[in-house]
Amino acid sequence: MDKTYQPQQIEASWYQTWEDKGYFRPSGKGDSYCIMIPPPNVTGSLHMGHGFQQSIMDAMIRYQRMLGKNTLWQVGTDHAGIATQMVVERQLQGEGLSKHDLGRDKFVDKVWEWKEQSGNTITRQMRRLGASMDWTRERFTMDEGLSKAVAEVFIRLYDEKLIYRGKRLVNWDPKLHTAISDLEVINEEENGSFWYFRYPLAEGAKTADGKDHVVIATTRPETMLGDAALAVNPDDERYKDLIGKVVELPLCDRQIPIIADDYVDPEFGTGCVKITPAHDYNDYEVGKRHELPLINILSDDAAINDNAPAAYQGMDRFEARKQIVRDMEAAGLLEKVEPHKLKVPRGDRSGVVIEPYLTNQWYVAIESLAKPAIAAVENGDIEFVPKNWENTYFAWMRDIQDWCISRQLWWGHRIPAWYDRDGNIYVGHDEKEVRQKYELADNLELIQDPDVLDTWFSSALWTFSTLGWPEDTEELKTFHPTDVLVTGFDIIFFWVARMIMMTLKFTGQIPFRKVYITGLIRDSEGQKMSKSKGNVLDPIDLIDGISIDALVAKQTDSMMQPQLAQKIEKATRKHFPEGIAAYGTDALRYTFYSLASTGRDINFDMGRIEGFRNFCNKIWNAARYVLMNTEEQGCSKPEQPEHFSLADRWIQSRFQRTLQAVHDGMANYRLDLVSQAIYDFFWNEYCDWYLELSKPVLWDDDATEEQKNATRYTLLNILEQSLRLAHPFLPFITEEIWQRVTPLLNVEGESIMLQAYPASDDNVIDEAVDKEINWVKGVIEAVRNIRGEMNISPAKAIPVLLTKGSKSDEQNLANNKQFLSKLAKLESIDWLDNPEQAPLASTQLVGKLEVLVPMAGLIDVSAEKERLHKEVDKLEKEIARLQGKLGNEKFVANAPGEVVEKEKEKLTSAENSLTQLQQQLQKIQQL
RNA sequence: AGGCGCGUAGCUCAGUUGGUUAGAGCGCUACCUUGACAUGGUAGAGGUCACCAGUUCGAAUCUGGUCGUGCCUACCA
Repeated sequence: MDKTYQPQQIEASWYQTWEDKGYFRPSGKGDSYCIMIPPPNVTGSLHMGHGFQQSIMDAMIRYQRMLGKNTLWQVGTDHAGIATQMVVERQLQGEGLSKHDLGRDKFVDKVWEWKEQSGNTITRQMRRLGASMDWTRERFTMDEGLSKAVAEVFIRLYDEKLIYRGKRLVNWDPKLHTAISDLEVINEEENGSFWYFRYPLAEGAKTADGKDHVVIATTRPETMLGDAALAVNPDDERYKDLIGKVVELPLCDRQIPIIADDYVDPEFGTGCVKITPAHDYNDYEVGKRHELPLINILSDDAAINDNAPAAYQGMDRFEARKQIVRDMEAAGLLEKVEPHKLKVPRGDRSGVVIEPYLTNQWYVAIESLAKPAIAAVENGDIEFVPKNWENTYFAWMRDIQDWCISRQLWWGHRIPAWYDRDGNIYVGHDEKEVRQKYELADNLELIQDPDVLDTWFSSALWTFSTLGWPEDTEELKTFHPTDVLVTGFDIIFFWVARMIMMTLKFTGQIPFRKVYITGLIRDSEGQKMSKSKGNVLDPIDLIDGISIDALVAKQTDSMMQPQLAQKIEKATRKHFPEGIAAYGTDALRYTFYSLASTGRDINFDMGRIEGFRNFCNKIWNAARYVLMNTEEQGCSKPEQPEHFSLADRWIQSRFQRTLQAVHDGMANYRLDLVSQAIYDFFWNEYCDWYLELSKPVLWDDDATEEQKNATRYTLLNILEQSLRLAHPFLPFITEEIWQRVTPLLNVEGESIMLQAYPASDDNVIDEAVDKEINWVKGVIEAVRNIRGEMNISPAKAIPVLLTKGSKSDEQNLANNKQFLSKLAKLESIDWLDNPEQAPLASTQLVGKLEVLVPMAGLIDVSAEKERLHKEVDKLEKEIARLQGKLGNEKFVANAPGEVVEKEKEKLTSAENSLTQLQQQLQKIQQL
């Protein structure tokens, strides 16, 4: 074995082996356990969030697989309608073409080509993580089977009147030329202006204070071209008399009425509002109440259309805005302009300002679907972890709006609806079926709706469509409902809620029993990772490493704003002066687990991954030690329990405790605690103590062959069990070592991933053994402390005396002389019956027992005094605290007996210690 | 505006139903290449648990408030 762990030498080949041999497929035996992967974008690439969540899912799947479950981790990708179409359009643009030049069919062919070509990137990266998903069942939302499910669902909902077509305001993306849902709109505060316009009163009307105009304020002047009314609050004294009067709409040669509506806040602006029903959600509602006309003044590009005065037609909306402000000013109708902060809605993909726009769209009537979905969480059929995410879910679900599912794209599931010349709607799987279903004449001309469905519509069916629905398949029976969904809180609305609704509706089952909501990975300063900030970490770079130059090139590559490149380069070079080292997959995964606590933000710190790389190296070297000491002699299972040393029994006991902690952590989705438990056990107990305690046995000429065999067996046995314990989290290194270890134990098996998880055995837990080892550790640490504080060379073997202890201390000494001598590097260790005979010595206490290192020639008196003073100070503080507590009658009266008893014991022992150390101090001071 | 979360060592984070001397990793100090490992070992230093008040015999933990910070939802034209 190499002296250090080299992950890159083993990872790829092990993964290949596992996949080739079909280990990721369901075993077909045992209870089922199923996780559905949140399908990533087929043309995307792996980011830290994917890495984090998939590492978690893999740990759960591997754990359950080893527990004997029939596990399915369903893998797949989605078609990401807008994102993917945009990429291909941009490519075409590079060739000077638009999608219209190609036409719909050819364009869609192009997208498929792109998908074939780039679709492997992310799945290849997922394999690098060691993710044990069943690739033979990989699905894609645009697959034939899934597409069939999508159509089926659409048709059934339509036939039940739960899908309808309606003309209303939607969020229109003028760049992408499609409607997008509320969730795809990002509202961010930006600096804008408040323009105050005068609208002249018609027919000589006057305001209460004698003016011949009213003033309105707007942030979007161009919308005035579509104004249908002015509105005031009915109780607003200033405007009461104007209600029902008419104003001249400037620049438009139209008159519009003044209406009264409670919607208007008299306190805000001028208390008088222009109403533009076709371009504002609130105005739309006001317009409906007052039967105002809908005047749409924008085109699909958000340019001014023919409904507006000729002067503005064809102008872009922002150009028109400027022109209108100039024209109003020229007409003397601009009262003032104020700077104003407002929330600007932008498309999350395109980044352009979204317009409320009047179009025909398809909607899902959501209320009847939402009710059972709310109930399923209320009654506990589905549980969120951590629980408080349920509130977020409820808040949204109880105020849910109908879902706009049509998108004006070419890439996606085509809406299965046809129209005749009169605009009648026919819904069915295909034209032929539609004609039959609606008994239409063969010669009736039908045109299919050009739109496609929102990608989330197909993702909402993910848990059952991937298992073969609408067919009644074996897989559905076996794996549905699934066990747990692992995802981020950012898509509770987008995906989780919609999945619950659709799955309940069409299968009558919940999609999953638990929703484990993970935190979001941010950079070490808590910033969201984003291309524009140049702080994105690529999980693959953490695995393979990357030079600083390559990293800088990557961060500044194809930036939207090239002027940021310099800044990013500087920051990148500062954070990663040497680039990123190759830490390997296991280290990366372990880092993710250690961060998987209940918080919602996770700051990814490079120090952590380095620590876990070192942990892997520690495991590697521990294995080297074990193999070096067992390979030649081999071992067999000891026939007599007595052959085991105290240390052997102790590490077996500690292993069981660790196993319990791991099971508890897995049950509670606390992978951070699991990873901590394994780390502590392996490093701080197995390596730091057990391996060291094995040396005195293996290298002791007086030890019997049976004893040595028992220790060799325990070394191997605990190592082998630890590998299985850690395998779900560190799949590669555990497999590699396991393969080398098992021959020595005569364990059969092709792969660690198909082995049983270590078995619980409460009989192995032995508190007496634990106590005795703690005593051994205590004495060793006492000596080491003196050594460290007194600057005694670690190379120097020293004599030690034990005194003032109990019978059991004496017994412990007799039992453990070998351990003590070796681990504390002692020249001798002896029991002193009469403390009076003790030589001048540096003293440490283990309980009442005094550990003495004779000072002769070793120890500086003043250093020892200082050390004792430090100890005495500490004890005095402790005693004062305990006396205060126990002196408080109320404490003694109210606290539970055990607690009081415990405090009393602490006090007694501290007092004893203090006395002993003070005596010692006196003795030294007399010199 | 409403809702949710966070504030514990220099940094990244744990801390179970209130009861330990408040923990881990990284970083820091000193010593050490001893026959698994310097990606290591040994011994240390380092915290008024944001702040204030309350409940309690007892608060990092429970309650109220303040400050700081992050996110989500809804919005004012």
